[in-house]
Amino acid sequence: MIDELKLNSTQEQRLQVIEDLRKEGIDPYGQRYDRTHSSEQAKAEFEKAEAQAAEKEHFTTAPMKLAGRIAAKRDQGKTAFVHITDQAGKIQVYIRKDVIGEEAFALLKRLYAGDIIGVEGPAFRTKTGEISIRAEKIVILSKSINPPPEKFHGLTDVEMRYRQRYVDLMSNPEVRETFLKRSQIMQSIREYMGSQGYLEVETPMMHTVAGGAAARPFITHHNALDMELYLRIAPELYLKRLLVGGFERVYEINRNFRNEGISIKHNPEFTMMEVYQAYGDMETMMDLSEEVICHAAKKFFPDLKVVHQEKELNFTRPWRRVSMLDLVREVTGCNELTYSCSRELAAEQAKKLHVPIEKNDSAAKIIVKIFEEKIEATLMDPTFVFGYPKETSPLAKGSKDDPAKVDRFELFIYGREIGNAFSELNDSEDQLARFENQISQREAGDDEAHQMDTDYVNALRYGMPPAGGLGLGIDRIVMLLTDSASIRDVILFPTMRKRVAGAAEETAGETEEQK
RNA sequence: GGAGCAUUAGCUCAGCUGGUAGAGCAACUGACUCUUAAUCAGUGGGUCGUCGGUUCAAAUCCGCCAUGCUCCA
Repeated sequence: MIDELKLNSTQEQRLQVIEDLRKEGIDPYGQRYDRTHSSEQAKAEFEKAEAQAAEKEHFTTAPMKLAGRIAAKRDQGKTAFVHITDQAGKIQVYIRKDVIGEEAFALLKRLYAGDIIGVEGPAFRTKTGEISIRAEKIVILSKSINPPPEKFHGLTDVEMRYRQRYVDLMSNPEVRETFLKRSQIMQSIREYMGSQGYLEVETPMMHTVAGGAAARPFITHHNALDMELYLRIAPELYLKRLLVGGFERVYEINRNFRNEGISIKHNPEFTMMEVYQAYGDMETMMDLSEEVICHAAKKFFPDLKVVHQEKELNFTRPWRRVSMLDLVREVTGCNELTYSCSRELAAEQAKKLHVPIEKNDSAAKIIVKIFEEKIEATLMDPTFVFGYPKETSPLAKGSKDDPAKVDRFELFIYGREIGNAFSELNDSEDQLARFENQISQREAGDDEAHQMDTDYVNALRYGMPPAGGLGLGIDRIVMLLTDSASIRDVILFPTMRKRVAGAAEETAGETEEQK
């Protein structure tokens, strides 16, 4: 057998029981089981019926059918208490030999924590007041070979929690809760977007040109067409093609892939919502950001005071809107700073604040670095920072008041970038020039500079309405609303290094191949 | 890319200045008809992440590597 799947003695014992059951004609893996109640429904129904009952003492309901995984077993001789968990929660099952019969009671001996069973019987209250099911019938729905994690602490080893999320989910209810909330957040975002007339669309995940953002892509190969394809780093350029086509409000919620480092706030594949609205602009997108995020946040924090990592964040609208130049001027105390000021002036301010810069950084880049280094982490309550330098935003429309600036904002919450938006550049020839400028930056060694997308320029030549566009980091929003410290806690199966089973020899064989 | 920390039974963890391994839960055997981290008595379970070094002797000291977490770039 494959080494990794070799059974230890506990597993061998459990497997032996499974074989014994089969010999006795008992199916250890069960069949369809038509439940009448979840654990939650059973408790709710009992409470309701009990409240209406004339005689509350020893009150029992009609029999119910429930199913779930055995979380704990307390065997007491001729009776036993078993807790079973289902998706909704858990419920206690009370098993008496004189109720269930000798044979079924004997079967109980061979049921372990981790096994999945079906239970039939009326609900009642135990002496201690816990609503329980008095079992009249028990069926095995699935035996388990692997014992579940320790019942009190659950699974805490973070590596195992991420690699074997199924174990994490079965033993840690708060993890189930987080992903349940994630689903509710997604639903509430879609609900809001739909209510405002935005059309949900799906654009390609495999791109011939990886555009729409500054990031390194994953490269793959299509055999039949014999060509390189890139997993998308952003859907932006496709969504704007749809505006050219005549759709006026579109959005997409899906995965982006960026071939970059992994951290507490970065996973190589992450979920982003992008929205485009014809005839709108940057400010339209500020309003939309507030509305859609608050719509989701209200479900968990009705007063919009979001508690995250022991800090209270005030989501009450309107959110602060402040220009990047104002913020940087304030922190440096230098009012002469502009994106087109002398490089020396900007460099001097950076040096004063101990912000490291590169030799060929422009004044604009230095100002952004001062912002990132000194201000970003301090923006706790939701804050829109607007007015970005043109040179780092090749898809955004220029500002009317300053040719070096574009109408772009980023949204920060808890010191983290949550969203990015701009008034979309719809002048095809300006776009062409911006792409050409990006190409020279790429040639100068910036491998995150945008690639040329000639078809996109062609699309713009047909005319695209002025528009506002927005990208929101869904995982990061989920982190905020579920009080999760790491992005890995809100992604069911985060990206992990390939686990090498018999480490030594396998890696020796592999390293050559990989080079 | 750099730094710090971690890796011991299925799970949660002890293990001091080096003397070849412990607990609780889980499992197994038995007792127990309202328990809930049930209780009580007993049993089995380990290549101490890998490879190497120092040493009479390494879970423990040193080094490489692997994996993970955190911080920094």
